Amino acid sequence: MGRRPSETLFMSLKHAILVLLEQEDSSGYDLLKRFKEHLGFFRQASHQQLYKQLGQMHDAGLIDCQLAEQSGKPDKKIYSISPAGYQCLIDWMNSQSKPQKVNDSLLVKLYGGHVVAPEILLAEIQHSREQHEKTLMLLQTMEQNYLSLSAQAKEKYALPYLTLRRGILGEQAWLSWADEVESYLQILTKKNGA
Amino acid sequence: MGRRPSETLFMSLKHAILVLLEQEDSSGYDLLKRFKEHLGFFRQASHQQLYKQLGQMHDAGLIDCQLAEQSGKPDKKIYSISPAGYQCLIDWMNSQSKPQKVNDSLLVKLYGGHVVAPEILLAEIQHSREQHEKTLMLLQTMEQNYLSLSAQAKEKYALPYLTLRRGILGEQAWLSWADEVESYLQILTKKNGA
DNA sequence: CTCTCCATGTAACTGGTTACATGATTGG
DNA sequence: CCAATCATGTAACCAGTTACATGGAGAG
Repeated sequence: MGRRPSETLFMSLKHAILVLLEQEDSSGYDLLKRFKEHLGFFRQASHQQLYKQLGQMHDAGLIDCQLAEQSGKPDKKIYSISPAGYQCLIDWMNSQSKPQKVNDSLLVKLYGGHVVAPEILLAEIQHSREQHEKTLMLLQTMEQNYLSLSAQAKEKYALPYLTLRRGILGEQAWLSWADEVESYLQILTKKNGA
Repeated sequence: MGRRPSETLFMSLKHAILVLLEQEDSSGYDLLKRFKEHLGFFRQASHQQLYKQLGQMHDAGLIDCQLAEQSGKPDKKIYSISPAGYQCLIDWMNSQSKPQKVNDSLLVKLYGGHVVAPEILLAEIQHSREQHEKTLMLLQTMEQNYLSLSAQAKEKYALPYLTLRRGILGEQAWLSWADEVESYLQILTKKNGA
C-alpha cells in the first residue's frame, strides 16, 4: 500500500513477463528460456534485467513467489501471476500500444555510405543477409511444426503462429530489399573498378 | 587528452549525427529537422537527447562549434565535423553493426491475446494499420520525387533512396501480415458471436 | 491574445547493457 | 580437467524519455 509503482503504462518487459506467467508458472531461469524460444524474435531480455524486473514486480504485488527446494540443483523461485497482475495484463491488453520504434544502424550506415568504398557496404549487407537467412530458416522450421499439428492444437496456438508469420514475412521482405541493395552496390563496384 | 570517452562502439546516435554533419554543417535545431525528414523512419531523436549528445561530442573533440549571431532570432551554434569526428565516422563504417533489435509490444500482445476478446485485438491491429498505411503513402510520395530526378541527381541520392526502399518493402510486408491477422481475427469473432 | 516557429538547454527518471560474482552437478 | 547447464543476483554505466525552463518574432 502507499507506494504507487510509477505507471509508465508502456514499459513492456513487465507485460511480456505477465503474458508468459499467465500461461505457466516459472522460475526466472525458465522464463528466460521461454523468452528466447517463444518471444525471442520480437522481445529479448537478459537474465540480469529479468531477475531485477521480477523482484520489482514481486514488490509491486503483480506476481507471487514460492521457493522450490531441489536436491542436486540450486533452489529456485517459482513465480506465478497474482490477481493484481492479471488485472494489469488485461488493462494493458485494452490499452493502445505505442507505434514500434526502429533503430537500425545499418540503415544509417547505408544512408551516409558514400564516405567509404561500396565493397565495405556490400560486405556488411552480405553479413547481415546471412543472419537473416538463418533466422528465416529457423522460423520456417517452426512454421512446419505448427502446420503439422492437429486442428485442435492449431487452434490453440493460432495467435503465437500469427506472430511467427510476422517474423517470416518480415525476414522475406528484408531479404528482398537486400537483393536490391546488393545489385546496386555490385554495379557501383564494377563501375569504380573499370 | 586524458579522458578516453568510453568506447561503446555501437552507440549510434553519435554516428547518425556524424553522418548528417558530414553532409552539411548544422545547428542542433536544424539537425533535429534533418533527423525527422531524412532518418525519421529508422532513427529518431528528441531535442533534449540531441543537444546533450552534441555537447558530449564537442567535449570529445568530434565536432567543432561556432556561434552564429542572428538579428530577430536567437543565436545559434553551428556544428561541423572535425577531422577526429570524420575518422570516427570512417571507423564506424568499417565496423560491423549489431543485428537490429526489435521490441514490438503489439506482437507480445497478440502472442498472449487469448486473455481478451478478439475484437480488442482487431481494433488494435486496425489502428496500427492506419499508421502503417500513412507511412507507406508518405514513403511512396518520397519515392516518386526521387524517381522524377535527373540521372545525375538519382546517382547522388542512390544510397538514401535504398533506405527509402527498405521502408517501403517493410511497410508493405507489415500490411500483408495485417491482412492475415485481420482475416483470422474476423473468423474468430464470427465464430464466437454465433 | 494566443499559437507556432525559432533556439537552447537542465534534471530526474526509466529501461537496458556490461561487468562482476558465486557455486554445485553432469557429460565428454 | 573442462565445459556446459542449473540458478541466482549486485553495481556501474549508458541510452532514451518526460517534465521543466526561457524568451523573442511573426501570424491570425
